[in-house]
Amino acid sequence: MARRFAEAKSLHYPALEAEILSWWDANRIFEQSISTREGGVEFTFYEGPPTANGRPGIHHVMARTIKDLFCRYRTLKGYRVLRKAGWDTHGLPVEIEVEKELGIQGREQIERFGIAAFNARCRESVLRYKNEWDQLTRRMGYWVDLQSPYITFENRYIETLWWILQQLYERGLLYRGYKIQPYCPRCGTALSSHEVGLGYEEVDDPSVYVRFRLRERPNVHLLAWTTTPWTLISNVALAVHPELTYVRLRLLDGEGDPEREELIMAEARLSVLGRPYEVLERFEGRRMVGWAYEPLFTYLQPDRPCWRVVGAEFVSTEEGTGIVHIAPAFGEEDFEIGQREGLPLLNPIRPDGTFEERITDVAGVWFKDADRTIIGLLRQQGNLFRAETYRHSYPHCWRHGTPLLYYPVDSWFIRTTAFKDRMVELNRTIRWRPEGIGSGRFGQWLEHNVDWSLSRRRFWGTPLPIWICDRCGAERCLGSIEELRRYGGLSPEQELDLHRPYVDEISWPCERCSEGTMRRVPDLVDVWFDSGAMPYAQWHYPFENREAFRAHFPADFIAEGVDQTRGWFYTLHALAVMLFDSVAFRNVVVNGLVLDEHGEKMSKSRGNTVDPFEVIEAYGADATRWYLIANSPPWENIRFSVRGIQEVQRRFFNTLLNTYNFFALYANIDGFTYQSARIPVGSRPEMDRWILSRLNSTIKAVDGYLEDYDPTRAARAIEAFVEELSNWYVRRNRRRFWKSDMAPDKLAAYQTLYECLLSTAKLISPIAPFFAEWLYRNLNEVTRLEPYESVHLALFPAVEETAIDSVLEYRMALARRVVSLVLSLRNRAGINVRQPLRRMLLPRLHPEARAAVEQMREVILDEVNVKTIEYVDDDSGLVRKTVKPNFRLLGPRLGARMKAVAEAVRTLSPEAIARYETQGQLELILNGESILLQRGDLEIIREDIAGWLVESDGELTVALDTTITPELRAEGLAREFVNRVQHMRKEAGYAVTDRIAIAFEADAELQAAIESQAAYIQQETLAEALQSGIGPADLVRDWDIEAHTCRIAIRRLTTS
RNA sequence: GGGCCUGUAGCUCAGGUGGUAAGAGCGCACGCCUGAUAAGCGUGAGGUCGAUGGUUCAACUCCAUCCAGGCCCA
Repeated sequence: MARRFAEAKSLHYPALEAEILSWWDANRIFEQSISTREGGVEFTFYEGPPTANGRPGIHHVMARTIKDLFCRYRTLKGYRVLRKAGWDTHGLPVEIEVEKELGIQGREQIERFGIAAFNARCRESVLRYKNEWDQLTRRMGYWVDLQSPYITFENRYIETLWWILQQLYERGLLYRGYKIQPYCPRCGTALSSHEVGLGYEEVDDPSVYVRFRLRERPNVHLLAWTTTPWTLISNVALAVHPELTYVRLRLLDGEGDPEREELIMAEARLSVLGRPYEVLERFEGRRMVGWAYEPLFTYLQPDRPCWRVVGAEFVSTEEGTGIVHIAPAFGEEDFEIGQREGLPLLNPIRPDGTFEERITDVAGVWFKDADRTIIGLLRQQGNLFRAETYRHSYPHCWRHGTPLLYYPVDSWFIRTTAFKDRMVELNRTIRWRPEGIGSGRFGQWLEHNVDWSLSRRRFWGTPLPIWICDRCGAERCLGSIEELRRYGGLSPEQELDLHRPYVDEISWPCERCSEGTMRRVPDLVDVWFDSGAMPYAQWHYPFENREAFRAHFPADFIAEGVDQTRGWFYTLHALAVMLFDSVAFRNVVVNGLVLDEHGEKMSKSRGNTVDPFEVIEAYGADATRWYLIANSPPWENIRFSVRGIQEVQRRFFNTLLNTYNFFALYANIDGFTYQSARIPVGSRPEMDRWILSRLNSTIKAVDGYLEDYDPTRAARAIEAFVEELSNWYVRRNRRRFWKSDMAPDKLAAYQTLYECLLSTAKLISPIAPFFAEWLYRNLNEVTRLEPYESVHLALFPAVEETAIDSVLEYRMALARRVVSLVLSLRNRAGINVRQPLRRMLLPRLHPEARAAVEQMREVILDEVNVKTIEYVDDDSGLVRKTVKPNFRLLGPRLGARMKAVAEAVRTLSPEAIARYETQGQLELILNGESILLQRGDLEIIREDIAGWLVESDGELTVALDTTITPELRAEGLAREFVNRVQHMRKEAGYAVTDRIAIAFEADAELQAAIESQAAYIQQETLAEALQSGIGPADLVRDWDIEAHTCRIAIRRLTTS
């Protein structure tokens, strides 16, 4: 067993962390942190699988620190915390990455390249990035099981998805329908909303006002407006707002035909006419509903009635004419109206974006290019009222730059709307951090739930396991590999890949009509389905691990970024509610963005990204993690700056390291190894009881904050404790460690400091796992008080309730305030702390405060180098009080008179205040009205001492007697002398325990001072001899002490 | 365009349920200490609490509007 505490003057944290990483690996500490909790309560964490299609960024360190710290915290609390890593491997982003690599683009080129080969590249590309992620995971100290991660492209994972899809299908929750989606004809696929967001551009589009002739009154026209003339071919209705006011009018400038043409439009939009007109009639939109009009074009033959006016709430008067042209094929709102009104869907656009042959005038023309022709035709017809251009933002394909088409895509949907209420209800049982996301963003998202559009017409993803007969339309949804083999007639031995194109090739004769062939639909499943199914698929449920799944569902805790609100958080929740009528997670911490130091979003194009590997290599994972957690609550955006990390390192880690080093230095000198019995806290000196009280208060607070998923407050509480431990406890107690014997007092000091450091190691271990490990092992390896070889196998410190003494904590805080005031006074008076002063004065405080100061007098006096505290009583006539009203009490009672009373109180005479104090009440006359102030109605906010230099902090006031008597002067000089000797000891390189002899030459006053303080000087400098007259010496120096010159020589007598 | 979040000292952040002279760390200035020493400590100067209006005896804290930044959605 090691007998000495390791001493580390300065540490290179990154190097230290690297050592600890290998030590963890070699001793399987992570594995042990789980296996030693066998039988403990399970704490279930779900890892949201990262999409492994790029290098990890600094924001991933943020998310993973949160995940890691709560898992480590629960482990410390004795829970068994399994954490399986996972990889989200499918989806468009992966495909795009591969397209770039291959230098190809779009579905055609991919098909030409070969789906099999393409998907093989996708699989390979994803695995390549996995290594980078694993490295970061390991280096930052994120403990998660990387050995057996779930991978979404594996057959077993996909098989669970198929099982789920079959469950939904059989319950009628999976259905087929049209959906109008932003579609890029060049890509040949719909774009996700995220992609659409990437491609908004300002463009000039036609702005066209068109006449529609009413069937019953041929001289009356409805005036509609559109920016997409090419969709007029597909027009089936015109929408008006039922409650808006519309007008029938006649133009007055002679234009128009002999039949005296009339127009109808919204009154609020008349200004667009730009011409004189005469209003003939006003009416509400609802009156127009049902009116029939003549179609503009008849290329397409609708299969049901159309070309009539319908009512729609979305019609606005912001632009246009208040009459909206409806083409259900090319707009989501249009589509919905079409559904509601039973209108036909006329779609003459082929998937490649060109018009069908039967639209003779624009056959084969690119949809956007048809605008011009259509406008020309309208003009010929006489139905064009006006055409101009209009600048607005319109989505474009972010890859091709082509305008997107809102286009009906044959899709599969999950009927999530059937579970809306239940999803909302169960969401209320989830603890969200911050709370607002659960009730706000997420809650609203659930309230406005629409069916989940599941299909994607792509290549690399989970195939939708639905086969349809090409003749009779019979459907079959498969739910397992076994079924696939059975229906597909595959032998049990045959190797399978559940991806395209292999599954596409599997078909069988239709069992219903027996003439057709069952073929798979071409769709893939939305990748969000992959990750949302992770609670089940990670276990290959229900094909395997049924017990493991049950023991780990739902999750106790997950953590991801805000961007997952409508992503993973939603899909997890939706699937859990639909499949198991349960939440998927009980607690969720949502982290904000990591911005650059100017508050701008990090992005590759801006070039302001931060490489997490570089940061960690430079400053260490601990400091980085601590900074990310302590700087601001994780759910706020953080402005990332390496200066912040450096500050954490200096202010927190170096302080803690120094404290430990101090302990190790003296413990080694004294051979302290904590072998003797623990001194009961109650028997230790007050200082020890104080810091132990603070320690236990801190443990309690940190435990509470972490329990409550508020890591920032936990970290800040620890920071405050470490500051006090170092800058007050250690500083105030240094002398106790210098004594030569091992009396109970010194032992208590060692035990106290040891206990503080050991507990601190545990407290910081969730956030700073490396330094915590170093600290814990350095301490525990020597004492062997705990049986654990790693802090991560230890248990969270138990709160010693009896050690918490809040009165003592208050008292010490008060003492520190008094000290601070005196130091401020010394500063102002220009008297340094080495110069002793005779007394300080305190106006009589309220009894508790006075008692507290009295109990702390030794500490206070020693710290400020003053000899006595005197209290100035009221009857001295020196105390001048300032009072203010107790607003909280008086406000409700006085109401509007409060202001006047406050003013009166402010100018109260000292006599009046004295009367109030002695009699317990005071009568004020305000505007002839009597107001009685009773005990408690006034607060003394300040007491000054007349004629003295005072310093105040709230109700606390201190005055200092700055008279320096000859005796005080001598003491001050002696201190200066000691100070010079200590400098010389250091310069001579003596050990702190070496005994010395001092010889000196000084003028009469200084010599007298030195001689009168000889005992003090010798004690402070470990000098066995102190004499005037220079003899043989190790070191001689000349000094100026105040106005005196002085020569000092020192010689070492013993070597320790 | 809709929803949500944020806006407190030069910088990063604290400031239950409204109560009256707004706090910390860093940086800066000045000083101290030298038996934790390529550390440490103290003191000090810095703020119309984004803007405007309102509610109230009282608003950084509540309400409304606006401005700026951000996120999500259209």
